[in-house]
Amino acid sequence: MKNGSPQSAATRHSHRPASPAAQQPSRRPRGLKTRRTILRKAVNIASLEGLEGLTIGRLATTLRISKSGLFAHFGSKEDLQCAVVDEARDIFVEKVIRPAWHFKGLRLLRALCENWLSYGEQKVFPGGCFFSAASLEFDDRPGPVRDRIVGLMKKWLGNLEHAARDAQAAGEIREDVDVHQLAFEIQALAMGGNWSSRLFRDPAAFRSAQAAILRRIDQVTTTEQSRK
Amino acid sequence: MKNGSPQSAATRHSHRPASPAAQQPSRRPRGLKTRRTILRKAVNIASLEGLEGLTIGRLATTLRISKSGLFAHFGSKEDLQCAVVDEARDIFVEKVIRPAWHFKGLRLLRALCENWLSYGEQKVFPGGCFFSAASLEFDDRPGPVRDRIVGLMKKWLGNLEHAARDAQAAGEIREDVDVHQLAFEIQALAMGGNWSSRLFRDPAAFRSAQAAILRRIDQVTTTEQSRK
DNA sequence: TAATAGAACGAACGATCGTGCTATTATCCA
DNA sequence: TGGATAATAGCACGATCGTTCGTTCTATTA
Repeated sequence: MKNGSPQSAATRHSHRPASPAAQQPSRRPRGLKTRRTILRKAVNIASLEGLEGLTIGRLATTLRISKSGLFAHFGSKEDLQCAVVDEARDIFVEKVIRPAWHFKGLRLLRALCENWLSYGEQKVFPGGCFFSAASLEFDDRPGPVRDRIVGLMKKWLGNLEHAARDAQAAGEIREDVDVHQLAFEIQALAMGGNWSSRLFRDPAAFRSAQAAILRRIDQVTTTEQSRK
Repeated sequence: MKNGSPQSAATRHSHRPASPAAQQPSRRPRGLKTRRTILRKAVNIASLEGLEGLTIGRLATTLRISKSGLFAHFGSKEDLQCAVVDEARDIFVEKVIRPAWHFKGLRLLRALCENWLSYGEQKVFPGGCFFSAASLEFDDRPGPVRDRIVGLMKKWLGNLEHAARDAQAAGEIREDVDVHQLAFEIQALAMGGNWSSRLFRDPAAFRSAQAAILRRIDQVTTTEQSRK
């Protein structure tokens, strides 16, 4: 859209061929491994410099790969950005959601919060929470990248809310609690911890966030459930 | 740093000549008015596209001004960004801090929160809270721009904390409350409201933030002060 | 062995970036 | 009124942006 391209690129390379069926461990076109390598590095750079600051030339240089060779994996910068978001989501699911997914109700809610905070604290992404940065960077840039981010964040908030609702049904959280509001507050406090950690280089930032979240959760639990 | 500039620019135009002393209302070099016009527009663009996405060429085009003429006002892009941050701070002080500054203690704290929320809700900046976006954009870019943002945010949090401490000394807030933590939580919830408003286009976002902040404040006030 | 497809490369494109010089215009004081 | 000074415009620069093209290398398949 910026450069007047006479013919639209990216007609091939539609999307990641992450085929769910028939996935032999290593008998795969060699390009997928390269693509993976590119995306890992790209996610790290993007978490530091932003999805727009992520540049194809720089990415290729740091990977010692030709710019055109790298570009051919994606077909457009927008597709690359989408792929980076997907890659970051995979990492997030791996680190935050999956380790907690066997819990239910209040235990699940607590585990999600704990995992999120340690995900932020142990710098899974070198530039802090990828999605905090990306959602604020793209909140005014319509397009598929923004749509993807919105979808992911809605799903994440939905997970928090759903866990809280289950806890409510199980009698662990009081009936009069607005679980949507609760999810919002948890998310805001967590992102606040990330913000304070990144901006002030405050090592206690995530502890502050954790304290606030735990207190908030304790406030909404029924008496027999309080203090874990 | 990106372009190999043989000689450093911006030796003149050190900084905004906002002289504290002897400031006649209108007898000033005419260039300041233009500078003002530029910065107003620049702040709006930057709140939408980010401080790095703010481009001198585009800014000049939308203002129907030559690029070099605009550039001469600042001397470097970094200086422009610093000036934009300062301009945004002036607007923030005008809209949020000054209208509350005659209050003290708990009243001040409440007024600051209310003003912040209405500052976010009524879109003082078209792209949402300028500082939320800028602090996440620059948290990994060392330099004077980041330093400025850090300083401003520290001062703002200090204001919240100071008001809470005064309220504590006046017996309006309980003695056992960690006012630093309280300031952090208020700020996190407020920024969360901004985040939800921008990303989801959620008209109820600031209401959610307000509800959370008011409840939190009520929790720390002494009984005789609760419910305003 | 020949044919084919995928992966990576080098070179180049038009555009735009920030920046620097030089000339022209507007403004103000003597 | 003229001359100094400040403000703006014009033009060009090197670099880098995303993107395209044609080619080469490699590996699988016929």
